[in-house]
Amino acid sequence: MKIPLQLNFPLVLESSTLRNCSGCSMHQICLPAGLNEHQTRLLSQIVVHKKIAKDSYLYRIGDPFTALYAVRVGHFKTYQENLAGNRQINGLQMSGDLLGMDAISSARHQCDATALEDSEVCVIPYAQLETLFTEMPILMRHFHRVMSKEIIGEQDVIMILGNMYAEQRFAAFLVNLSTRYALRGYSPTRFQLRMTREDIGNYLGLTIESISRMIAKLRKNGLIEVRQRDVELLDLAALKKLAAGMDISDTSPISICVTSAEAEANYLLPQPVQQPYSLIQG
Amino acid sequence: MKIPLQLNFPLVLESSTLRNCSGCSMHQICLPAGLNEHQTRLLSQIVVHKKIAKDSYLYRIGDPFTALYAVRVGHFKTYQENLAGNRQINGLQMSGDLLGMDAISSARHQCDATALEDSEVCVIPYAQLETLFTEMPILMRHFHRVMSKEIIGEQDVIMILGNMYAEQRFAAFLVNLSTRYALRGYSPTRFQLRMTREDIGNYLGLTIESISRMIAKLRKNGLIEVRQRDVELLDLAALKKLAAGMDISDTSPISICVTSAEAEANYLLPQPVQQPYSLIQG
DNA sequence: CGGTCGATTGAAAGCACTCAATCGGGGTGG
DNA sequence: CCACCCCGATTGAGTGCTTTCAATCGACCG
Repeated sequence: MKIPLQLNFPLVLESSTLRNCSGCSMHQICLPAGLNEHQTRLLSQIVVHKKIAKDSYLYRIGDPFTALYAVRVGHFKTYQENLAGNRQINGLQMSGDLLGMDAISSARHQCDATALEDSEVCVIPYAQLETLFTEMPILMRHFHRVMSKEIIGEQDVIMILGNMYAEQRFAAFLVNLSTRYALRGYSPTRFQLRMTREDIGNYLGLTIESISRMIAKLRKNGLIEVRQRDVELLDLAALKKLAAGMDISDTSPISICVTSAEAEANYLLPQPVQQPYSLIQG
Repeated sequence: MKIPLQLNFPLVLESSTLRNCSGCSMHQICLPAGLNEHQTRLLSQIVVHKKIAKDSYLYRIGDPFTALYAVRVGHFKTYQENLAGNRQINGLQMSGDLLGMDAISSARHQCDATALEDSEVCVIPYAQLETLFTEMPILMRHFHRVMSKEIIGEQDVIMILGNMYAEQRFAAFLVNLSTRYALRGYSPTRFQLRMTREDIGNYLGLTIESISRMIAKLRKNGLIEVRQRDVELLDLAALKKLAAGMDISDTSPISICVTSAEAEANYLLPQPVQQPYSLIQG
């Protein structure tokens, strides 16, 4: 049953320090979270790095599933395609995120995954990872949490697509990015959109034109500032209100600051659990 | 680390035969799939049954997470609520389906789960289940497949909500039910809708009126017959075409039968992988 | 300095929603 | 046993949000 922990891939791809998870800035967010130094090293030993150029595939629908991928550097999008040829982006992954978990059940990838920019991933051979699970229950438990978070993230997308207007969807998208970047130590109010308007629209079940209009609307209302891909969130509290399904459009511009502050306070009260990856809360 | 396999709950709730997974008609679909007799018994020992009356909660948002639940009898829906009070149904579970996996990451339930009819579940204490994982890698691997399927199922919902018209959404819903019932040995063309029109509409990001109209439309086109909750799929191939994102409305009624047959043949060709739980394929 | 691709903006159309009235089955009480 | 009520479902008319179509703008690049 147990597969010996040996490396069956070139060892010279990267220096050993680079392949050490404990030296990775994302190790608190990624798979090694909670592992001690020894355990982290065991995990590191089955991992190999791989560069993915912008717009190229990490994997494609139907590819045999051999490994999970953790984003080290860059961003990815995952999307599926139906028989009519329509694409639907169902995920946006950034550093520390895990890709490919939907392929476990069928042993084939269910999505296409492409790099939004020049990126780098950790290749985690799945058979070896499962072997590690039996030896490291801590790792196994954390993996279950990661998969659970993936489920929650998709439930949030479902909430957005099933229940919200264009403005709310886009606000939820921005708040989600904000929260995830904050978790990674980046600015929660200033970041680059890695997706094109078209991708964002596809992701949110809208058209590129609608995204443009929502950007114009939020900017006009003083909630955001956008220059090309560069975004600044000027009123995160108001955006969170929108993302929570509340309509602030009928609030006069002057009182937005006040209500936003109140909202921020109230916002934290009835909330059951804050999910780091949540699109609709956080 | 390891928790001794002892029962710390009343043993008299049900007869021991009832708690034996191997005697359950869903054991091929549910968690014990792939386990031998001995392993199945080990799993059975940590499971206890629980009845859930119609319209009552299996769990609520914020409840501490202690166990997963496998549906033995009946149907459930899961839904979340945003701060504005809007609900979004994000799952429909039937016998053999597992509930509660989204709660693993935060140790609190992320959804409300209510019974659509008088139902019965297997309570699977999660801490004990994880202990079993370390002793039974087969069980662990299957659990990962189950979680992976959950992810795929939600990706399919995302595809539906993000990309499809009302008619296609409803067709996809019917095809999904058809496939899942077939997998359980029930008729793929004749079944009861356990959800109200309102629930179906909420699940599909539509209103109750739209569902009514789509039922009328599909019925008029001869694809389905509906009486109250009783549904019969008269042209499953055409429904699958619709669910795959293709529009068959401009096809003349007479030629539908022909094109449907052709579609059925073509349908199976380019398809990457058929997922049993898939809403959009299968 | 064009060329290209992404983004913006406007006008018109379409699909689903909202509002409202009606229908109909199932349960209850007289 | 029937009348009534209640709630889910159906159907129609009008509205509205988003899409579609089209033109223009603008940044990046060779």
